[in-house]
Amino acid sequence: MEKFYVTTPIYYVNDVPHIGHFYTSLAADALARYWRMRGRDVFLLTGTDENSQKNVEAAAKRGYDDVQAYIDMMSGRWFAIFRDLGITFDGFIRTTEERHRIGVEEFWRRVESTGDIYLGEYEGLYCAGCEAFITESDLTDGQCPVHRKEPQRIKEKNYFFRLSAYRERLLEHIDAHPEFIQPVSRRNEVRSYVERFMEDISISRETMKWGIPVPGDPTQVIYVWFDALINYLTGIGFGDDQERFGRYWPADVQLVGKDIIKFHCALWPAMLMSAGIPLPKKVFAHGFFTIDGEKISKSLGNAVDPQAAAERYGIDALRFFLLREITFGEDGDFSMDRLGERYANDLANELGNLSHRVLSMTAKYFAGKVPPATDGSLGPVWDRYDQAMADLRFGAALDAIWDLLRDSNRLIDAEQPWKLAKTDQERLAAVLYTLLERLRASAWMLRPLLPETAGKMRRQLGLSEEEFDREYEAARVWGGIAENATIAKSEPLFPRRDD
RNA sequence: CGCGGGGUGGAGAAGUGGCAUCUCGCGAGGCCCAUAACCUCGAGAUCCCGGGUUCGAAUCCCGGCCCCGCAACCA
Repeated sequence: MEKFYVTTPIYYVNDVPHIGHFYTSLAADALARYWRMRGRDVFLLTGTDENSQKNVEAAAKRGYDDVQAYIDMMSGRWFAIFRDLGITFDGFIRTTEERHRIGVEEFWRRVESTGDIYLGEYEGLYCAGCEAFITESDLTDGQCPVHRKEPQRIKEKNYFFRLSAYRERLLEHIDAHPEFIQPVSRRNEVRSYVERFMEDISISRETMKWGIPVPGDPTQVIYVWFDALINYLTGIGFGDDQERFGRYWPADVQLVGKDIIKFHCALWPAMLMSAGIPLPKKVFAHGFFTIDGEKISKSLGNAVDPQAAAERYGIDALRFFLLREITFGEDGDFSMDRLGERYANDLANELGNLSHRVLSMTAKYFAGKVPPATDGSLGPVWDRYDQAMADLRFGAALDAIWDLLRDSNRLIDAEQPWKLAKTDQERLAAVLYTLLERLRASAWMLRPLLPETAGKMRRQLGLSEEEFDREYEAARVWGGIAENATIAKSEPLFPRRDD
């Protein structure tokens, strides 16, 4: 069985998830569900990044003496929240776990053995905000241009990774594999960084105590990014379950936010090259969105809690909005008002009402039984949908489905089944069969995107649970809805709301 | 010369060389199966500005103006 391995970034647990975190995981979930539906052996990995100074600070701020206890509590919350929001992760990695430490140590030794780690007495400018050393030439008015803060001059013993040694190989890889970094605008950004700015990077800290000790030198801990990136390997068994690791690596898609693209498209592949491990096939960077036109900010108090948003309109409505309204890969805007509009128009009116009217007519004109099968085909719709999903163009995938739904509403208007009921039973049967079969296809295509809705549609169409166990290729074939099957009494999929 | 994203009808967006598209809103009509839903038609856009390339530019190139994100938390 072909596999599909997809990852989300691992998240800092210095606070609870907001809607931006959910967005990343949602995209990963939609992909994972899609490829599961297509019969792949899917592994979706997510988790928490725990060896960070930020977590230590957060623990202190919340009055925890025991950092690990704080992290355990918070990681548990992240796990539960994502689970409750319907993110179907197959693995959840925590970087304070033993299995992660073992894998990181193994990885370190491999890189060390290739001569890419060297010890330097380093005196440099350290920006606490970046959690990284920056160079004199990076400064603007003596400050870190990103954090507008004067960096500290730190002199310490550090281990370095020979990142610059991989410049040419990285550029070659980026050029030879246009699909490696997506979208294209990000590829250009990374390419320019690799070519012009990338330098060796310090991968250990002498001053910090929280983290994984450097193998062979317990006076140092491994730099949080070097440790964190390796989660993508340890989460599937690197270091403790080689069989599983071999099964899933390399990753098919690694989803990241646009802010961490350089770590994932320069440092990470170079680390893998050094360790002699194949590179992920694709790193896809999504954009950021604002809330009602303003940046997400805790001090502005506009950080949206995904659970609250899901409770108001349902998880599927939230999924629909994020996947449809915001072009994946680009920046966008989130607004509860617009979510409400999408709920009323696209979900309640176009999808919900279509389903309801078709089922009602089936009940009325055929006593709730699926009429005799008729010919038809939806090949082009499926093709369009599949292409969009393969390209991570979730909005385009939804568009393909919605074009079918709108066309079905038009078909009803054109055929006027309520008149055919009096004049032409045969044609009435053909029209309704066509509509029911289109709804079945829509339910299938919605499975990865709006899983709850897809399940409701399946049940209303009188299809058993086994329907969704069928092979994808078979399900795509016209005529999957059985003649004479009994459809369920129609309940609105998205009840009209008056708020 | 810090890095990046963007400027398309009233609102929100898609479109990256070939008749300017979609949703909402607005106007008119149709339908009566349906969740006051659905369907049709219409009004409404100098595609930020100025140059250039091209048979042809919203799209490619050059210059400019403006907005936004990263700089305390923050995908």
